[in-house]
Amino acid sequence: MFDNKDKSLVKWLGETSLFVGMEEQHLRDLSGIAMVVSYKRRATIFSEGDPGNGFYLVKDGKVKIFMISPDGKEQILHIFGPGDPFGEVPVFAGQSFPAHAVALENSRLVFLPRDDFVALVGVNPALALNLLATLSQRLRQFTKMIDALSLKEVPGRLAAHLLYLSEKQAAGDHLQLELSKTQLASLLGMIPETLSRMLSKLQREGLIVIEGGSISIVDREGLEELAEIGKF
Amino acid sequence: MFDNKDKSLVKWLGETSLFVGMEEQHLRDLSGIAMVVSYKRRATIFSEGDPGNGFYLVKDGKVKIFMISPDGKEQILHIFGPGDPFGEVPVFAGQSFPAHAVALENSRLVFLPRDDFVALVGVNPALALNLLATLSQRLRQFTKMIDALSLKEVPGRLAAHLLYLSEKQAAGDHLQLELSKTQLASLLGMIPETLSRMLSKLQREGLIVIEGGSISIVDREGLEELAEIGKF
DNA sequence: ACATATCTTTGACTTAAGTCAAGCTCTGAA
DNA sequence: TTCAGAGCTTGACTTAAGTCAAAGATATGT
Repeated sequence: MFDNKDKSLVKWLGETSLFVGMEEQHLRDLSGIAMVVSYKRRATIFSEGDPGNGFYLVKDGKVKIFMISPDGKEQILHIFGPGDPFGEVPVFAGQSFPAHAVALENSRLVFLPRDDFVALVGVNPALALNLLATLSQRLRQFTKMIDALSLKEVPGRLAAHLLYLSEKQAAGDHLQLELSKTQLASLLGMIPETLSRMLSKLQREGLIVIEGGSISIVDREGLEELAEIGKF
Repeated sequence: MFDNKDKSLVKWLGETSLFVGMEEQHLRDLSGIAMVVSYKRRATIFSEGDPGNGFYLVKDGKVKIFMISPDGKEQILHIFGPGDPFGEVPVFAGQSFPAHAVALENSRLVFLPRDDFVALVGVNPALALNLLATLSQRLRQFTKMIDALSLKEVPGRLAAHLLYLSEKQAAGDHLQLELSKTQLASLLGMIPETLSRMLSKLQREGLIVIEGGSISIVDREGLEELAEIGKF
């Protein structure tokens, strides 16, 4: 009954942070309730207010989670890539999605239906603990985002993001922005014009060198101080 | 071996949202690992960066969770009262507290040590589901807070909060602010001067009537529109 | 009950970041 | 290949909210 595609899905699930270390049988159970779905670039996966009858894992591609104000301004909450779960909140809090999700690239997602999944959690404490770790980690990220939006000014947020990218990419003082500048501005809670001006300013101040979406950190200490105190 | 105090703690635990509906034996187990601790008004319960070796439930009193910028500006994340759990993030994400906690009033807290508690979660999946619901609910709240800070202006945030209080208190068009204006300003991501001016403005515009910390909603539709579009 | 702290309001001023507008540079589809 | 539509940058201007300051009102603890 299990073809190669199913077998590889089991293997893949076992490599995601959410299900890492789980027993083969539990992974098979998960695989049994999972559905792989494809979304084209720019396609909407769900919208704020939609009832959530399951959640997703990114198999490949890239997904943006965001909110929009009535006059169209966008705030990105997360950018998720391969292995990342998203859309879990309504599974456990029993309401609708609190934000929108669209595919940034052509993407394949693994969909896990709510009721089947909750039943599995109910009999598998390791799964529950992994989920608790994931949600706790996300609360920590949101705490940092609120801190940044409320207590740091634009230059500080940008400096912190550049340092984050530099650490994540582990390529010395060189880093890639990974997003279009418009999307990056939305992630950092500013508008593209402001981001553009601020990048120029960081370069003028001798903290970085910009080559398109590629950036070199010239004065790491200076950037760190800027990220810490939040303004010039 | 169980005196009245222990018995009443079991009963009390069973009435909190986190442990509601749990079997007597599981509640006894929890009670067995719990410690009741007292904090005086203004006392620090934990600070950002402290290792988290357990979490808390408010037994009575009021607790403020907040962050501080290097120049001393404060952003309140939560105000917790009786029955509310807090400080769970490092229990499951395995790092330090992401924010500070102080008692706003003389308070008694129930402390649940990390390792003992995680062991209980491992044998009681229902407990895990309640926790997942709590953390998901908190992610939803943070989503709203980020939305407000990033996409709504000060008048919109204040209007939304007044409507929230009105709904929570269910006393018609009359509501109590519940916090000092300084603390409320910090919760809404503004400074006290701005809050003061904005309340006056809402009154001048005929949306509310202010009597100290007591407010009457005069034009609910107007407030709702303001909360929706985020500015005048 | 007092005296000190803290909280609240108001006014004048500053400033960070948004808006609006124009030009420039890519990219991809016809 | 070229044309249309994004995306990016820069400049001039506006504005929402913060800062600083001072006075008055409330609270808190001894």
